[in-house]
This record gives sequence, structure tokens and C-alpha cells, in this order.
Amino acid sequence: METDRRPTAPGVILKSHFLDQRGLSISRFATLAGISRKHVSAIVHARASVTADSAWRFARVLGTSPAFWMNLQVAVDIHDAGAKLGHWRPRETHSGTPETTA
Amino acid sequence: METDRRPTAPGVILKSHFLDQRGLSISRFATLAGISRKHVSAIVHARASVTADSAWRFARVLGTSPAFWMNLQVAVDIHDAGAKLGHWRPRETHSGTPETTA
DNA sequence: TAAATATGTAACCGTATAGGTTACATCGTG
DNA sequence: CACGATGTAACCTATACGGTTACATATTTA
Repeated sequence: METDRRPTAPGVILKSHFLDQRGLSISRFATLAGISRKHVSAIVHARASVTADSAWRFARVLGTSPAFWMNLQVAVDIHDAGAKLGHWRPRETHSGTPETTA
Repeated sequence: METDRRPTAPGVILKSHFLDQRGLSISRFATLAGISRKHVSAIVHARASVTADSAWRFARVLGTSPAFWMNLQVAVDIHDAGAKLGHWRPRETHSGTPETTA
């Protein structure tokens, strides 16, 4: 069923689908984006998150939308937070219609 | 054109479209969600952000998806970061095709 | 009127994360 | 060899999350 595998981190996609393709080194990309090489490296290795600021920089350097990067990050964040929260449930629920899709 | 108005914060929607509708007080909701009343209040007044943890709690209490809340928050974050970044542009661009939609 | 509930907010705290700088070791290649 | 690219460690600052306690102010209800 493959439901709870950790979503691919944005940095991994950055590296494999953008930098590599365009022959852009992490160092060079970091300079272009106005971010430290160390930090870009951390993002690529999924040790740092993409924030809205980073997302804008990625977007302007690579010609994507900032939301593209944020959505990838959010998927990871939701997954991680869900794992941490575990089976927690509110004592009482206030769903209008159970199983809403919102 | 209405392009750069700040997107509605998730907390505002929480209050107007969920708590009010269901007659749920901020206090009671906070208790159900396992979050302090103060913090929920801050979120409702857009003084605090919805994190992945909050999103999960909102979701489980209200029967929504966590992504629903995260997406609302991300819209605000992107807007704010864009305003801060202003007209910053990379010295050189590496867009494959300019005006990509990714 | 008195009591209870809901709300906003201020002060204060601990922790985590973003992001930076500097420095060092290791690769691979011209 | 020399150079560039990379990973990583140590260290720093600033900000954000989220909590507790406490106080003031409605508003409601017994």
C-alpha cells in the first residue's frame, strides 16, 4: 500500500531534476541564489528545510514557482509531524460530516 | 488587479468557517486540540503560524486534511517572503525555458 | 448582584530551527 | 601540482514555536 514512506525532500529534487540537468554545481547555485553553500548542501541532503525565502530564491534562479518548492516541503513536514503525533486523537471530535475532504 | 493582497490567514478561516459554525469556543477548541488557549488565540489573530503539528491537530478535531491548513499557511508565507525579498533577482538566471510553470 | 465563562494580552521561559562564517579534509580532473 | 566541488564540524545570532501564569475585560446566567 505504500502509504507512509517519507515524501521525497525538495532538496533531492533540486539536485536531481534541476542542478544536475543544467550542469549547475551546488556552489554556483548557492552563489546565484544568494544563500551559503553550506545551507544549500544541507537542503540537498534533507538536513534543512526549504522556507518561503529559499523557495523564492530557488524560483527566481530556476524559473519555477515558489509554491512548487513549498508544496514539496509541506508534504515532508506533514509526514514527519504525523509520525511524531502518532495515534493522538482529540477526546471529542467536531467534524461536521465525518470523512470530510477539505 | 488585486494581485498582492495578503492571503487570508488560516486562523481567520478556522474561526469564521469552523469554530463559529459549530458553536465551538476558542477555549474549548484549544482543549480539544491539545494546544494552549493563548496559542490558538494567536493563530486566530494571525499572530502565529499554523505548523504541521497544529495542522494535524486541527485536522483531527475538525475532520479536515492537514494539508488544507498548511496550504493556507503557505500562501501567506509565500506572500510575506515575496514582499520582504522585494525586487531581488539572481545575477544570472538558469531557467530551462523562461516562464516555466513548475 | 454574584458567579462563571470566554477572550485578549502581557511577561517570561525553554527549545528548536534558519542561516551565516570560518576552517578543514577529501575528492576528481586538467 | 593546483583548482574547484563537496561534505562537515564548530560556533554564532536571530527568530519562531509553544508553554505557563496572571490580569483585565466583557458577557452571560443563576
